[in-house]
Amino acid sequence: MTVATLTSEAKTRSRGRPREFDMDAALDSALRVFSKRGYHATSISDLTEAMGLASGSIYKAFKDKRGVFLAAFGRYRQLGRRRLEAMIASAETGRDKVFQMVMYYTELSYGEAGRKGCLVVGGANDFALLDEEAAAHIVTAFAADEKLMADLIRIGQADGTIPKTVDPAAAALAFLCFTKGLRVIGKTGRSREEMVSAAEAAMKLVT
Amino acid sequence: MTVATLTSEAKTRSRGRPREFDMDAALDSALRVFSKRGYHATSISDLTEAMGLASGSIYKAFKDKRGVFLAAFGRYRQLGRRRLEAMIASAETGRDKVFQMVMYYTELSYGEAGRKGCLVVGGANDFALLDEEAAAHIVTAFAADEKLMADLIRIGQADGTIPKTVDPAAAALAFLCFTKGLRVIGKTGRSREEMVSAAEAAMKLVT
DNA sequence: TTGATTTGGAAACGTTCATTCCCTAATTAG
DNA sequence: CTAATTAGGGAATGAACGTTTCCAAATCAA
Repeated sequence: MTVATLTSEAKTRSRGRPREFDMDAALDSALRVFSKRGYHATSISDLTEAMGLASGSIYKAFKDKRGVFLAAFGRYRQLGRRRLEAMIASAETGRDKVFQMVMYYTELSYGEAGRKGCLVVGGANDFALLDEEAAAHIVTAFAADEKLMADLIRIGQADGTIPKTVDPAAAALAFLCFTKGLRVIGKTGRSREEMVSAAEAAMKLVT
Repeated sequence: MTVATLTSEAKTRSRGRPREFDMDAALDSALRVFSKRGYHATSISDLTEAMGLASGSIYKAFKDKRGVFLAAFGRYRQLGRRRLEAMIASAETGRDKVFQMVMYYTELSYGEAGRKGCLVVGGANDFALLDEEAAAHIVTAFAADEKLMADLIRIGQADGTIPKTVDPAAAALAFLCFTKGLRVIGKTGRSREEMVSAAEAAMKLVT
């Protein structure tokens, strides 16, 4: 037993009985059910079943349902950002980095991943209205994406792969809407081919 | 008393006690609360308060909560489609019709209307997972938008305002994602100027 | 007028929900 | 070894939920 958390535990061992469950695995289970069913349609029972924890343990570890969502949300963003940055780093030019970012979301917009949905997009629809702090988390997540996209566009303009005539702020916001829309439409079960062709069409935004 | 429904009642008077409330006004209230709070976060109490009806009356008129949503959803689509087609009709060229359609959603993506959200986008996130029929309603709503956009693009290609090189299906799906994404981002409270500049940028999809 | 039918609405119903309590187990500090 | 502290988990709790029931009111058919 006594499996310590992995990513979250670089710190010293605390007093008292040590946590038995794997925090990251538990959060992965939680975010899976949250993103598929949404915040309000997810019950504590759903979470106990998915996470393999009793309700008492969940409340001890996360304070309340909102706390579970926030923790899962944090992990979701962290993992997503890591994968996204890896894809961007694999591209040479600014324009190709933009394309890789668009493709990152495109690959999440069909089949199983598409149906699972996006925790941020879904959260904007029901979690954000819990309170202002919750809403701020959603806004922050969108803003990070928007800023990254704007940065990539400027890189493209610097290396000559994206015309200087493109307004980075406007194009970044347009891409943000497009990629979040991908996740919405992805819930309805479209084919990879359709979504990729839409993504390729969207690249006209940086011509 | 005895105010009959307006749009829904061209038919003959039925037997029994006549309906006292205005169906369309009640549905307008219902769709307001559904689109702001989402399906699952909206309680029957929310609906009785907003619609000015007792719970018993709601169940008599709509069968259950799902029925209220479906009725409100139908009215939402009908009203929206009417306004959208009016804007499209006001434009001369195919390209301008596309722009008017994009602007229709753009004007719903900031301020009060933006915060209120879209019943279809929100429904894709929590109503659609109720059952297959509910999901089909969401798919149908998206499909109608996508088809309309593809038609407008073909009109533009016919009248020479949109290049023949544009793939209508791919561009229409890209626009669909963009416009639905507008509604997602609109929930976070952006300015009109930002959203309009993104909309103008999106018009590059038909160049 | 009488009966059938439908609506309006308040109260009641059973269920499920998020949350708390409490006891046991495992660990550290001294 | 003892006390303090924290985690695990099952049972209990109170509120809120969606829904049903029941009865009065209003209309149509005869």
